[in-house]
Amino acid sequence: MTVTIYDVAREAKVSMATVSRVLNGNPNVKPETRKKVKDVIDRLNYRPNAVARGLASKKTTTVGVIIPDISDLYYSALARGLEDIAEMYNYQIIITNTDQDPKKERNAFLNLVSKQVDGIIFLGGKLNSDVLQDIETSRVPVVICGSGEEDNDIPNVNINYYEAAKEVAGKLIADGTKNICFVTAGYSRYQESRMISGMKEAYEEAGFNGDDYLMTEDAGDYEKGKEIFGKLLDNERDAVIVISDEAAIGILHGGHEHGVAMPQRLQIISCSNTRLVTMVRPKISSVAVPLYDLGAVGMRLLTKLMNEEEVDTTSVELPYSIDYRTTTR
Amino acid sequence: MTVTIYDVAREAKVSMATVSRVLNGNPNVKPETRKKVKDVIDRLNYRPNAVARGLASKKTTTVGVIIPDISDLYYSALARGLEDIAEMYNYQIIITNTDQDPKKERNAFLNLVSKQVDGIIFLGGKLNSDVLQDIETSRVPVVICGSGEEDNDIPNVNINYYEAAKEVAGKLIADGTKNICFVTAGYSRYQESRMISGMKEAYEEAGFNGDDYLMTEDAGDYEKGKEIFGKLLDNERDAVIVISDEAAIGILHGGHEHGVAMPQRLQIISCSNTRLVTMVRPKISSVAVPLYDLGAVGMRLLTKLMNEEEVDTTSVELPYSIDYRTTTR
DNA sequence: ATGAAAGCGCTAACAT
DNA sequence: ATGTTAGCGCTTTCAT
Repeated sequence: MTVTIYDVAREAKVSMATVSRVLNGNPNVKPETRKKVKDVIDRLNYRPNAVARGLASKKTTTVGVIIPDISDLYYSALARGLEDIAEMYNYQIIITNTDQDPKKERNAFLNLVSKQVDGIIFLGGKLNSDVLQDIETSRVPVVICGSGEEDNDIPNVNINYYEAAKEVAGKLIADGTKNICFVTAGYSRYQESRMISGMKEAYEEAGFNGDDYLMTEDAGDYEKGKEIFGKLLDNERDAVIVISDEAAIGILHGGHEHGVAMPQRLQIISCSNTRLVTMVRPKISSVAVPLYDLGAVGMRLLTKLMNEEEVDTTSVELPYSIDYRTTTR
Repeated sequence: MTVTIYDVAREAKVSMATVSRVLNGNPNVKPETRKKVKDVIDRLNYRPNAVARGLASKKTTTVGVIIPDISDLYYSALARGLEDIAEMYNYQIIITNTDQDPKKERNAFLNLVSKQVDGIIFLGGKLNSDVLQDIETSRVPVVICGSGEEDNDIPNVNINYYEAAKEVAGKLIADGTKNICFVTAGYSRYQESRMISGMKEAYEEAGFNGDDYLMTEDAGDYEKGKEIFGKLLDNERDAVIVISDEAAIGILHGGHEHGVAMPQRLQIISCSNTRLVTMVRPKISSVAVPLYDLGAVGMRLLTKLMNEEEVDTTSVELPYSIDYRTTTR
């Protein structure tokens, strides 16, 4: 019924090995033989069974992607970058959503390993010790993208969130706005704590103690952003640095509803840089994180790891810039 | 090195067949034997090789998803719904982006088939005859989600875009605004032509000839939406029905820049219903397409198809509603 | 309830 | 340059 390599071999009057060779571009095949085999392949409309191939070769040309939520613009931008590069190198990707749930994360990892993926990419996520342990024992190449995790020895690609936060806060402080609220989203605790350190450093350099001024709130989506607006007012904040773009928009609209002038009374800078920030009015100032590139570079790194090529750094840091738009003075 | 079913069998002093049985929940295993085997599995930390399993059983518990662009909010919402259900039924999903390119689409399909996926879901896309042919010959269950394709006999799930367009246009016309522009996005020509039919029917029912009033423009993203705003003005449009939410926002902002009052001078209704429509001001009226459900129901349908269960309809139509917000009068 | 053995469709030595 | 053959790690008859 389904045509196999054996059928092709028989029809072409060669051995399976030869068919396999032309399939895999092995140069040790006489051109005429190659042509003969190719003709039969076309005639029979033969398509190699990738599963059998995977079992025999121990390579599946598929990589797993573990992602908090594909419908989040931040992650889907990363995913797109990553898939484009994967396609370029002839890898397919299996995507699993975890909603940051450690159980789901571990499950996803184990599933992928049992599917014999050649490599795994983590986007965001917290990587609890269970998974860390699994990574260790499974010996699958893993890279972490855009989560700010750089404390362990797993290859990763990020921007320098510490510096970004420091720069943003520094600019704000220099302009005299010291009552900053950092609005976290729970994407990555590690990244967020790095950013807090950066901000405190900015205070320090300006001669202030960050603890006297900086406060923290949590809001990961639009509704939550609107919700916390009151608190920002109550605490006399005059600037927010917010991880989630959607939360930033929520805050923006919360401000509209309260009749608060922005950026005069409250400045907003977001940190995810999805295309949302330029699709609202006023346009939101943001840290220009190269989302697509983060994914693309991560996948490129993974291809090298899977090929056992030498890599100079397993911790790559992409440049970022800061786009001051209309929610900052 | 890697522990196989054979190792488990040896350690548990049973045959591979028995181990396989406990692995697959076959009831024909004495409880004590089952326990013994399970203990060894835990002790050795054995994980079945899904590739070998796939080769032997001809089932891979993975389904392919062919999608125009995962970073498009519309598709990623569908994808999320679909993946949630897939996870529920223990399927993994391989995602491929095609940018609506027929070549890429065909390639993706062929790749998935060679990976022996148990089923394939198409989101959007045009399904040219090549692919249609491949679907025919490969005999893989396929379902199409949210693309409005219902002209062929491939199982699909959609809303009734014809009715939705008719309803929206009808309301507009009844209110006296007849100069409508339908802004397409090229997502699905078929869906768009169905919608045009619906709109014309609405004119008809109101006693007008749609051809005298209806015009069409194309804009699939924010920038394009802003760009075409001039044309809308030049053609004295007083309402737009637009496929892409981002284009709708572009038009909205184009209006702001031209100082055009909305909805007084121009009404906007979008048709994708991503969460963007409520994240801009004014909020955009839209056809409330149940994106997540479209994906979820599609995947559920596919699981039935893969199980060779009886399905009553292979063409399911989900209900929709229309949310009149602030860009309509 | 359990075991033996024949594949699943391919790759990769090893021979020639 | 080509063929032979032994797996890859599992499922699945078929016996018992």
